[in-house]
Amino acid sequence: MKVLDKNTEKKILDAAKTVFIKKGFDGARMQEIADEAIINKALLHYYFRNKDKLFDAIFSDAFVKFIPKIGETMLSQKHFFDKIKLLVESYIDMLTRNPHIPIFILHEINRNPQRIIQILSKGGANPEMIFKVINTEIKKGTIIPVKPQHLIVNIIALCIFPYAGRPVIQGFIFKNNNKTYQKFLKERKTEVSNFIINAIKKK
Amino acid sequence: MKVLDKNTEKKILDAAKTVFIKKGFDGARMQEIADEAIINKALLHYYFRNKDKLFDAIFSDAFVKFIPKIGETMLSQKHFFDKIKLLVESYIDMLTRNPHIPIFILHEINRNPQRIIQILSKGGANPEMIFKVINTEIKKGTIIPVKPQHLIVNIIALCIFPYAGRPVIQGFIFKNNNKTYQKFLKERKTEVSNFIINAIKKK
DNA sequence: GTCTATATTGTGATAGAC
DNA sequence: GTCTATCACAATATAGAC
Repeated sequence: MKVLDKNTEKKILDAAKTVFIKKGFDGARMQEIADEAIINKALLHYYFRNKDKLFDAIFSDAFVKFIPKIGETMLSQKHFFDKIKLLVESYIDMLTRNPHIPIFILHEINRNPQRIIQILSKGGANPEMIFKVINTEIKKGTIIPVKPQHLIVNIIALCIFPYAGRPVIQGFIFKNNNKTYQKFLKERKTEVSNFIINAIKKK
Repeated sequence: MKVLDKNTEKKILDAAKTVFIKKGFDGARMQEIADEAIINKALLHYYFRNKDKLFDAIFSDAFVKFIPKIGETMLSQKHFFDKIKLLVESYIDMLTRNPHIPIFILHEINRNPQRIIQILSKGGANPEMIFKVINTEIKKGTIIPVKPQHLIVNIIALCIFPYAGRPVIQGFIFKNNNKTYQKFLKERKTEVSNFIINAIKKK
């Protein structure tokens, strides 16, 4: 083996990530993954017994990225609006690096919601503390009364949708002009932050 | 044929809709569609020559629902904030009736973005007029300066995401409690309308 | 560990009787 | 129009040589 080569397992994982995220579990072909990794099918099965096991390796990794680290940011000691800005920025940064993750995760979870149950049972995020933070800000008078659940969903929705709905947005709103769509994406961080803060700040 | 029976074509279309929307094109099986329609595979191919043609019939129908009739509402003579409310309400009503459409459409378009091109070429919606309406409201001073493209995307995002991301939201935020998730959905119309209007109205 | 060849099953599609 | 039987090929998975 050449020294500069990635080891085979890594090559397989990279190839599988590309193909699974593009085609989904049902649309992906073991042959295509093998081709992408420049090996043959048999070797895939040598490293990962079957398609399911290979998929699981990809899915878990993608899922972690999909869930924003909302807790860390929200529990810090900054001003609430700065927390919002930071959360939006770091999440959009991740999405820019992994633009196809949202639709992949959403589709695969829809196909098999059981996965969520498994992940939750391993002890996932606890939103209660975040609800508390938001309710405290309401009492302090920083923001108007809003239901914490809705605020959180709104934040995630505004960050994710431009990526999950890319072809539709690019097609209908930007007439398939990729340049203006990319410009739109770059503006998103500040647009989303401002939109959220305007929506909840006390006048 | 019994008088009360739906005709076969309708039965097939209903069955195909159920299966395709749940599993996607790649995950759907002609056998499963036949079972759902309580007929056999051969009859499927008699009515629709192949899987692609059957899928296209389902997809076009779903896609029309997926794109909100944003034009009609926005060009009416109501107050701008009433237009927003109306748009949000009618779109969320549609999503409540067809909760699985968003993830289906988003995934299938991602799998084959070419579909968008085809639909656009048949002359789709024209967002220019909506941009104008929004810019007029900015000049009138009803709302603060916002980029129309972002406002439109924000509106759609806030409506769609609770449906596209249902398993994740229900799992993480509502601990898989279906009752509280349903309550959350019922609150959405007013929450989303208020959120948007707060975000853009001039103080 | 990596390959070629092959087994095995799944799946879309058709032929032909009724 | 509807059915049973079957074809043809695609796709996952394994056997076994090197």
